[in-house]
Amino acid sequence: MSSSEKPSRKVTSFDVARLAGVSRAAVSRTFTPNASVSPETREKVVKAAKELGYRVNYLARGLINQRSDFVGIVAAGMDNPFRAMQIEQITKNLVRRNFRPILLPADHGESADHVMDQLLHYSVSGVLVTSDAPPTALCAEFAAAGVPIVLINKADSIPAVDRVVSDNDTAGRLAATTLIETGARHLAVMSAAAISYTARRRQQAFLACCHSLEADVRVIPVKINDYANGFAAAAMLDGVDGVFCINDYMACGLVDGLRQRGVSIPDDVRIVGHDDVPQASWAGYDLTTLRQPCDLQAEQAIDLLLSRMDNPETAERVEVTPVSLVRRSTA
Amino acid sequence: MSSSEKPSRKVTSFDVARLAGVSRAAVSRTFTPNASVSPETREKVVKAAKELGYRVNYLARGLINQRSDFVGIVAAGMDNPFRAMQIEQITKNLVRRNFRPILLPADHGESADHVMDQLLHYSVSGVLVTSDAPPTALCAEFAAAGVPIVLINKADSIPAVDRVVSDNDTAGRLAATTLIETGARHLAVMSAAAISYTARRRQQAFLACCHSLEADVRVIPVKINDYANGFAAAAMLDGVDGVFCINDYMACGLVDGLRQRGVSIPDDVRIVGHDDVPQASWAGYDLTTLRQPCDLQAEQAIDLLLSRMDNPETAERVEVTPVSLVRRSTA
DNA sequence: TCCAATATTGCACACGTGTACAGTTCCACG
DNA sequence: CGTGGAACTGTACACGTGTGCAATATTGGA
Repeated sequence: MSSSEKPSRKVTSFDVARLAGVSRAAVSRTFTPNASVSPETREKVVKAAKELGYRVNYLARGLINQRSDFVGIVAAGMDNPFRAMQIEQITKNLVRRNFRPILLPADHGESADHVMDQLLHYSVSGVLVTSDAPPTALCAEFAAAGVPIVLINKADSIPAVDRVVSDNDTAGRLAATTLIETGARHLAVMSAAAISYTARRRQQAFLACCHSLEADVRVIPVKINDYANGFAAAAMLDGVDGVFCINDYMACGLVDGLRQRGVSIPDDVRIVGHDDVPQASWAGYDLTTLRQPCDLQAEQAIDLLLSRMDNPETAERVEVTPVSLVRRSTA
Repeated sequence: MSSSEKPSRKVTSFDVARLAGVSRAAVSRTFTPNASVSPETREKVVKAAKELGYRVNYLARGLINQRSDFVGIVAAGMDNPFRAMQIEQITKNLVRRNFRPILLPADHGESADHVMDQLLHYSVSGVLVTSDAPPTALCAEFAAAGVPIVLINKADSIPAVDRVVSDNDTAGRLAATTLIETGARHLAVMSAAAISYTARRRQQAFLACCHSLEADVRVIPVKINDYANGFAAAAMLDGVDGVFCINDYMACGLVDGLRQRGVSIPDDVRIVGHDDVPQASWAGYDLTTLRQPCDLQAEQAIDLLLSRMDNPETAERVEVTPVSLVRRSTA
C-alpha cells in the first residue's frame, strides 16, 4: 500500500543483513540447510527477508557449489504421444526432487549436437536423453566432463553412461505369442528398424520368437514409426493376419488404414501395439498393447543420475523395466 | 589418446589465458559478441580453448549480466495433445532464439504457486504461462519483480502482463454457423466453463451467435475438458443434433461415445471441435474443427517477452491470433 | 619524422552467494 | 569460581565471468 518501493535493483543478502542487523553470512546460513544459526537470528533474518521480498539467487549459489540443479532433457519426436507422457513424467519427477528441467527439442539430427553442446555451458547436474538419434560422441564428452548422463531406451553402451531400457525381448515375445494365441497364422512386424534401437530390438525378439514357434512371419519396413506410415502400410498387408506394430502411434494409423479398406479387426487382422499411450485406450481404437511404465522409467533414470552424481566412477549400469500385456479388442 | 588429462576441475578462462599467453580479459572478449580483440589474439585464444575444451560458464555470465537466458514455461494438463503441440512449438522457438526453456508442470493448483515461486530464484529472462489455473497474484509479483511474463489463452488482465489469446469470439461464431449450415437445428455446447477462461469465452460467443440466429441451444457442462468427460457426455445428448466441443481432446471422446451408442456422425449429430490436434486429422475421427495456430502463438508470445525485456514500462498488450475452420467429415 | 586518432590490452572491480577459520559467547560441570 | 566444550557469529576468500578505465601499441596522414 504505502510501501511504494521501486524494485529497480534486485534485493541481495546484503540488504537483508543490513535490515536484520546481522552479518551477511548469517543470512546465507539461514537459507542453507544444516547450517548453524541461532533461532533468534534466524527469525530476524526471515522477517527481514520477507519484508524485502528476498530470494536466494540460485545461479550464484550454483556458481559456488559447482552444481546448478538443472537437468537437461533431450527429446525428439514430440508428436508421438508416448514422448509427451515421458516428458510429463520426467519433468514432474524432477521438480518433485527440486531440480529444474531444461527441455531441449532435438529433431533434426545435427541440431542435437548443437543443442546438447549448449548444455555444457550451464553446470547442469545431469542429462536425460530420450531422443532416437543421440550423438554417441557427445554423450561420451558429457561423461568425460563429469556430467552424469542417462539414456532412456537407447542402444549404445558408452563408458560411464547409464541406461534405462524397456524389456524389449519380452515385448517381442509377448506380441508374437498373443497374436498366435488369438488365431493369427501369418504374422508381420512393422517398424523403422533402421533409425531406432528400440524398434530394432523389439523386431528381433519378435522374429526370434516366431521362428522358434515355426510361425510364418515377415517384416514390413517403414520410414518412420508414426501415424502416417502406419496408415499407408495398411496397403501392404496381403495375406497377413497378425501385425506387431512397434508402437501405438503407428498402430493407430494402421487400424485406421485397415478400417478404411474394409478390413475387420481383429477377425481379419489382429494387431498388437506397444507403449499403451492414451489413444490406445480410447474406445475408437481399444488397442491390445504392451504397457511401458514410463513413470517407473523416469524414476529409475533420475535415481541413476543422482547415484552417479555421488560417485561418478561407477561402471555403467543398465536398468531393465518390465512390460505388461494390456489385452483389449485388437488381439 | 596420449593426453590422459584428469578433468577433475572445470577449465576456466584463466587456464585458457595462461595457455594462450594473454590476459583473462582477452579470453572473455573473444567469446563476447561485439568486443574488441585483435585477430591474432582471438586466434590464439580459440586455439587454446579448443585444446582445453573450454566453454564459457553461462551461469557466471548471467550473474554479471543480470540476465540468464532461461525462460520458464508453466504448463498444466499435458495429457491434452494440444498442450504437447504448444510446448513443442514454444521450446523450439525459444531454443532457436538462444534461450533455454525451463518446463514446469503445474497440475494441482496450489503446486503452481510453489513452482512459479521457484522461478524467482533463477534470474529468468521471462515466463510463459499456459496453465489453466494461473495464480493471478503471483503473476503480478513477477511483473513487480521486473520479470516479463506472457499469458497464453488466459483471462486476467494484469498491469504489465502481456497476453496472447486465440480469437475465441470468431471461433464460437464459426462453430455455430457451421453446425447450422450443415443441418443442425438443436445445438449444444460442451465445456468446463467454470475452470477455463478459454472454454468460457468460446461458450459465450457460441451462445450469443445461436441466440442472434434464434437457434435452439443448450449447455452441456462437464467437469474437465478431456476425453473421458467427452465420452461420458454422449449419454446426455437427447434431442441434440449439433455439438460444439470446446476442444478436440473432448470431441474425440464424444465421437467415440456416440458411435458406441450407435449414433451416426454427422447424420444424427454434427460435431465441431477446436484446436486441430493431430488426432483430429486422423482418419478414425476426421474432425471438423477450428485450427489454432500455436506456432504463431509461440512466436508472438516470445516477441512480447523480448519487447518487454527492452522496455518494461509499456502498458500491457493483447495479441489476438486468428482461428480458421478446418472442414472435415463431422460437420 | 611526428602527431593525433584509433585499436587493443591488462588491471581491477563487480555480480551474489557458500563456507573455512578464528573469534566470541554461553552453558554445564567439576 | 574455573574450565572445557558446544554453539554461534563475523571476516575473508572463493566461484567464473563482463567491462570501465587507463595505458599501450598501431595506424594514417601531413
